[in-house]
Amino acid sequence: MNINEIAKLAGVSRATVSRYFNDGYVSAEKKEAIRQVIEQTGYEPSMQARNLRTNVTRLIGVIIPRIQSEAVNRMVAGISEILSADGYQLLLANTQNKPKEELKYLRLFRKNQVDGIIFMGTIFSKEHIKLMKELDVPIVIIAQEFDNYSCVYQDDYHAAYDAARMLAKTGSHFGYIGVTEKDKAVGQSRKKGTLDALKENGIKIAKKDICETQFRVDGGYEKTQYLLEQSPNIDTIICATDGIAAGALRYLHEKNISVPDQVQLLGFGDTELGSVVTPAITSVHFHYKTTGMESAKLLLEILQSGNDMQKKIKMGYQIIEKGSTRK
Amino acid sequence: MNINEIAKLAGVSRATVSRYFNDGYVSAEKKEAIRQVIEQTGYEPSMQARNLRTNVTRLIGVIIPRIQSEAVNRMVAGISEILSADGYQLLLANTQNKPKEELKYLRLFRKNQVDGIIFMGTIFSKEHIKLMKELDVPIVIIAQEFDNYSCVYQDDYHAAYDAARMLAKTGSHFGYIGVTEKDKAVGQSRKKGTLDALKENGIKIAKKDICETQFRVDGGYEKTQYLLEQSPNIDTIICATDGIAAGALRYLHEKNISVPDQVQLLGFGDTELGSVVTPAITSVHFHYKTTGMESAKLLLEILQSGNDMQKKIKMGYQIIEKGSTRK
DNA sequence: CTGTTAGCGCATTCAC
DNA sequence: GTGAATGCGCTAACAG
Repeated sequence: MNINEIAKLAGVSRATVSRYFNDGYVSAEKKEAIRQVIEQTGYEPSMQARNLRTNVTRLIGVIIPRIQSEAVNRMVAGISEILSADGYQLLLANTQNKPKEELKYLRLFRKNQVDGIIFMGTIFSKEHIKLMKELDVPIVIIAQEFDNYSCVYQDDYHAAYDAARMLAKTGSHFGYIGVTEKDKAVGQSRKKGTLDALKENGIKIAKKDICETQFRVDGGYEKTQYLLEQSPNIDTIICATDGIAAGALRYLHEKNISVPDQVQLLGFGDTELGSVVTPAITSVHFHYKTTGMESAKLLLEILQSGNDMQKKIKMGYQIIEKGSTRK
Repeated sequence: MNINEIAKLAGVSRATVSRYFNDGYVSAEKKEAIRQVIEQTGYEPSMQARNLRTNVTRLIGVIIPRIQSEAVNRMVAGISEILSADGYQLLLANTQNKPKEELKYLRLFRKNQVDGIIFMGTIFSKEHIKLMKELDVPIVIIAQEFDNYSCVYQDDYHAAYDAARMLAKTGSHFGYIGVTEKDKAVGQSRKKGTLDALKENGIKIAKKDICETQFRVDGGYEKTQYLLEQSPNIDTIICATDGIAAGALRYLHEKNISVPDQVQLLGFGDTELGSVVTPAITSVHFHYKTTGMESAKLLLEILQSGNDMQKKIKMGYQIIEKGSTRK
């Protein structure tokens, strides 16, 4: 069943049927005739043919590092909501933190596969940058700030700064468990914000009390053990994510170290993971779902206006005090 | 840049260029010539044109109820891994538990938009069934058993049965917190398995000690309060999900009721959420990621063989004893 | 192994 | 307002 048959059955030309679906420049009677034929046949225009002709797919490519992360899936939920409401569909590329996969998908999306891309990158190599430049479709970077592109991201630096300043009132010997500095947002900014705040509040933190691990609960466990074994008088640990903090908490529990009395703990993300533990982990809330929604809105705006004004949207945050920190 | 220009530059016909990308029936020299031109121009074949010609999109529609669920995103991760390895892409439809959205996407996918569908349904209405029948593309149901379709699902009944039988040794007064029975897998089967096991082990559970809530941590908290207020001597609570169990645990903590000594707790899913709390929640491990992978493999099998043999794959499970249950 | 030919189903001129 | 004609970029016979 194609547009030709519908046209024949309705006694019109196929151009008229096409208009029926698009501009609508069709007289009332022909409209009705076409409507009836469509209803009887259950005809649906072929997306493939339309895509080829118009070069528009109404598909948005979304590249994420890992779907099994609350921050990530909250953002994806937000993206999905906006796209769906506007009649766009979401082509999901889960790269499992493999840069090669990111490149593969950027390449795949490069040529009109999609109308636009939302890219949740973590580490940007030269190859990424080169490939992104070659892209024929607009791209919005999410969760990282990145020159020359529209992006929506968290204010990681100030979030960490404010949180650390708060803890500086109740803590004196700090430990920090971060992630790779190749990740500018989570790795660099949160660490820098923390260290700057401590410095400005007259708190010294030794190099050996600053460490790095993976985005995993286990990492928090191991590094907390490491930190406390070498610096038993640490009374405050700041972790770059709630997951890491949850791991830290588990270690402290096992060693019967009371939280927050002996050691207080801070995480980032205000995730469910950090909320179900006891005590719940004081954390910085980021508006992840809204971040996703904003990135989608921004991309659609670019698509509709036809030009990328390289808007940078820095999202707000909120420190949520729970039980893991001292008053 | 299209296939014609590449052909001209390489001094071959466009059919040869097409073969270069497909069957590969091209002599070594021409192959090399084409390779060079492609490299220089960065040419990529248009998916749109190919799709129109072949009626194949290499797109798989995946319909899920909610991305913000560990069970769901583990399954999606598995699906994604297999599809990606086989050169398929994942068109994600997040329905937010709205049946209307499910219908919308089934309709959208109906006509050749995608090569196949993986449908993670929870509640199947008559309209769902009607629409699914009309589908021109193969469909695999995931996480639910469903007549007349290929499906991959958990053995919820026996998982619950075995877990409850185990707890019957150490518990005597049971409470059950489930979810809507409209969800056959999580709502019905887990409940029935639990109740059957208790009955067969001579344990009576009062109707009032069986309740129902949402798929949320809060629900576990509220219902545990409700259960213990009306039946203070409950010593075992079985929850249909780890999230619900985490909520239960929080309530018990707040009331200083010791877990597992006074009340033991069981969840389902063996999620991270259930692992970070103290004590960690004894739970039934389902191979969610593998489930996702299996569903994708099954769909690809159907796609390649060209016929849907309506295979039913029931996945295994494993009870993981952690700290929330008595020995 | 290779080139020629003929569409896939649609949207969009351009006349009328 | 409408229809005839054209081509989007590609693959798949077919003949050589």
